[in-house]
Amino acid sequence: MQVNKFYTITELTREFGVSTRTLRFYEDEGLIHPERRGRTRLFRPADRRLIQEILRGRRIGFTIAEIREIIQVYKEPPGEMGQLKLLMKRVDEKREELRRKRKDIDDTLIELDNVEEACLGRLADLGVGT
Amino acid sequence: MQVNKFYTITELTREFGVSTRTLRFYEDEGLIHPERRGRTRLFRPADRRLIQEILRGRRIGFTIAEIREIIQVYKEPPGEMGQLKLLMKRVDEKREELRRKRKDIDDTLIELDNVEEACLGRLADLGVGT
DNA sequence: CTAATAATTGACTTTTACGTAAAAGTTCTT
DNA sequence: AAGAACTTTTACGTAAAAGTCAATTATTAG
Repeated sequence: MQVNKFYTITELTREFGVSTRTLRFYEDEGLIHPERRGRTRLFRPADRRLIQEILRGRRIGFTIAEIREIIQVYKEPPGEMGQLKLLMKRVDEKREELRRKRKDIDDTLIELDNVEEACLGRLADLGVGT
Repeated sequence: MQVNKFYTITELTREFGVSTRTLRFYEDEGLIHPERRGRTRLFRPADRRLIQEILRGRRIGFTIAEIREIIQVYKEPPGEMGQLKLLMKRVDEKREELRRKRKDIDDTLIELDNVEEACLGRLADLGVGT
């Protein structure tokens, strides 16, 4: 009973709007480990979710290396004290960075509002002039 | 009376933590237009503010082309109706994108909280085990 | 079974955003 | 005027993250 739901690589590329090359690249980089039937890749739901997270990380500007690092922690937090503390520091820095980025986004959203207003004003002018 | 405050290129590189190459690159790309005294660049406060905005755009993942486009609008919103509407559509899309990105950041912040918790748990274990 | 379709692999290319190095000009200081 | 410290221009280099292409396999429909 084939209950195990598998995704093919093209199903996922379509769902996420990425190329097969991209997913294979992520595999080469050790971010995902789809199963194989022969040489064909079979992606499980867990792989799919991981890909979602990878793409999310990518969207907010994480590098492959950073994403890999976060994934590592999920798989197994380091067993050594020093490593752990170092990791926590890194995590803290990342959070700071993300908060700054959030602020940048908020500011830019406001700026885009202004741009829109400028456009509307301009539109009104044009409308009147016609 | 030299009231006009000018910044040298290195002053700005120090303030913003970028290289001279970066600022010259932005000039080549038409993002900024510092004055010249001879061949030396002189940056005015307006240039400085513009650089701030460029770097902010960079931080949130805008490409040079996108940043240039936004700057253009500030300088002169397009005079033609069709252009204007197109621009407004683009602005709207950008805003959507930024909202999504903000959501990505929020989600990731929560995830980093989890990572930290995992670390703390691990730390406790190690502490007890010792 | 065979043609068509899909997937894999490996090599090479592209794009973006600068880095780097060389050679020469400019300015300030002593 | 000479040296130090900056700057400029030109040109080539680089890293990250894929894209593209070609040559092979695998799988599946008919």
